[in-house]
Amino acid sequence: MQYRPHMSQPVRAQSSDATETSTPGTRRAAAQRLKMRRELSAAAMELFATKGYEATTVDEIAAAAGVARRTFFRHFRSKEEAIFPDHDDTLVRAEAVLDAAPQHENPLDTVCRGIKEVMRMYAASPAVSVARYRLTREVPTLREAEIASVARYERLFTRYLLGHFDEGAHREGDDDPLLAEVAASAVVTAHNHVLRRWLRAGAQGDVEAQLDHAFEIVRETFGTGIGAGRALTGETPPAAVSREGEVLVTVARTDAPLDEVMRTIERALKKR
Amino acid sequence: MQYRPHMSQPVRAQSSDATETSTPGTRRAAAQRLKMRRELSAAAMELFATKGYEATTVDEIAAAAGVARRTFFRHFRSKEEAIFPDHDDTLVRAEAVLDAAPQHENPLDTVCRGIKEVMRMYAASPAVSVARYRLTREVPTLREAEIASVARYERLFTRYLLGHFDEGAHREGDDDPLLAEVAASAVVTAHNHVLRRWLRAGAQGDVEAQLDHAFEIVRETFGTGIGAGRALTGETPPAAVSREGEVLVTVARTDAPLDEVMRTIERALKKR
DNA sequence: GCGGAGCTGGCACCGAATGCCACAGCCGGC
DNA sequence: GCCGGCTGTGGCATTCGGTGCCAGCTCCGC
Repeated sequence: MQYRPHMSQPVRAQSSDATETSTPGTRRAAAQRLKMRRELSAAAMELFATKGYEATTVDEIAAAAGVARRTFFRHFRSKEEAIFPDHDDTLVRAEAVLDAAPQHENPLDTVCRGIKEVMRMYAASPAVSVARYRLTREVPTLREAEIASVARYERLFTRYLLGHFDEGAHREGDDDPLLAEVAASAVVTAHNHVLRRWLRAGAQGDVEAQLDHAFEIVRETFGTGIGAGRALTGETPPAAVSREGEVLVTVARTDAPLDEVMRTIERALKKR
Repeated sequence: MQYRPHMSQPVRAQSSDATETSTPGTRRAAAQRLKMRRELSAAAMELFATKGYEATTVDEIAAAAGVARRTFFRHFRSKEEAIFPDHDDTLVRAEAVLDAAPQHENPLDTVCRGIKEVMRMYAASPAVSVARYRLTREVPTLREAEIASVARYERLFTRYLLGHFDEGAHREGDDDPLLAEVAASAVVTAHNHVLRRWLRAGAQGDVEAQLDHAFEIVRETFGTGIGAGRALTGETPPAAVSREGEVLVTVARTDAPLDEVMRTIERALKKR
């Protein structure tokens, strides 16, 4: 009642949704729309980079793109959104990844694959990403906007994790929502960390590998961690490994698959 | 150069800083200032609750508080800030907690105590907190503003953790920044989770106890977790406990303080 | 008493964001 | 081929958040 998010916006205002009945006309219209978004976004980035974010008006952006000011706001909810034109799409793609995940996969791994979509989105155009990073570092408004975007992924992952915990056998105080949220935030935070480091370094090097390494650490902490282990792996883990100094202790279930046990030990050893 | 955050604002615009040369005049002025902030904030909350956030103009808030519109913006950087008048102060208080922490304390514990300041800030006026929660749930702008506030705590804690890792003995690949950020986000996320649950329930029950329980879980994951254990505890932990099903394994250093070992075991057992 | 510092009120101004209406292109059906 | 809907566009007008500027007030220390 009291809040109506941009009703003037067409229904499919965000994201070029490919999963619907698309007549030839609609499809072409969507393509046109996407192209316009790209052009506006490019013009905005160009202006922001040269004369700063606040000093650039929407009028100038629209003029640079050859359209009217009013048209700009038909494609972007706000001036900030012109910098992050892909987050909406990426969010639905990440959700698609979650939905399409195989049943047996560890939910934490699924989520990691989900946020990899975000990383790929950034990695797809490194130059733009670096320029955008510089902007978000300096302009608080943009920084907050990006943080808000990230929070959306976190919420998505939290819901997914909570919905994919092992359905039985761990009704102990019901800490699952907490664990789900913490785990989701850990994954997202790890992603952000790797991403920012990569962007600071000028988008050099293999991000995906670095991301995988970070995930490995998160998985070591949460997947085989002591407190959260049972709930987060979705089942009682077949083996737990503890390594301190020169002592390594392994406890395994008698019915555990052998390779799983080996993998667990291997992970503990790999970190020297 | 390109961004100047409200230069018209007096230097000590935010937070009633008690740690400076305060002449009697200055102190009284600060008290006046604080009172004005409270009144404006109260008027704003009242109006927001009755007629909604967007529907309420700054003019109305100012009029309700009996001052001019211009005065409002001398006390708050923006309309949103009227809802979160205490975050700035709380942030400096949290930082003070970190700075005053005893040397031997586990940095993760310190950070937990730090964010407890935030929880106390909310718990100090439950009714207002609940009303504010309802607002932030419905108005995206406010939601993002709160997320941004939370991010500030996270950054503070990340810096602290990174600066208080054990200085030697773990230069293995330099994952410390990642671990610090993930740990900080875990603590903050746990806090937020408990806080929101408490607010949803109408601010009933002992929040601090619930928060401690959540911290316990985080500590179990990170403090005695396998991957992050060494770095995050700030030293090689004296004891590691692993418990799965009916099997409990403890590995302890020979020179570990006995009570510390007992506490570690106790924690592992307490969770049934 | 006087000058300065700090807070206030009022004004003007900029710019983001939204609503409304008219117009042009494109589609389909007749 | 013509016409009625649909969609995107441009150009208004309007609201409102936020800032700069100036004048007036009060309280303080000299």
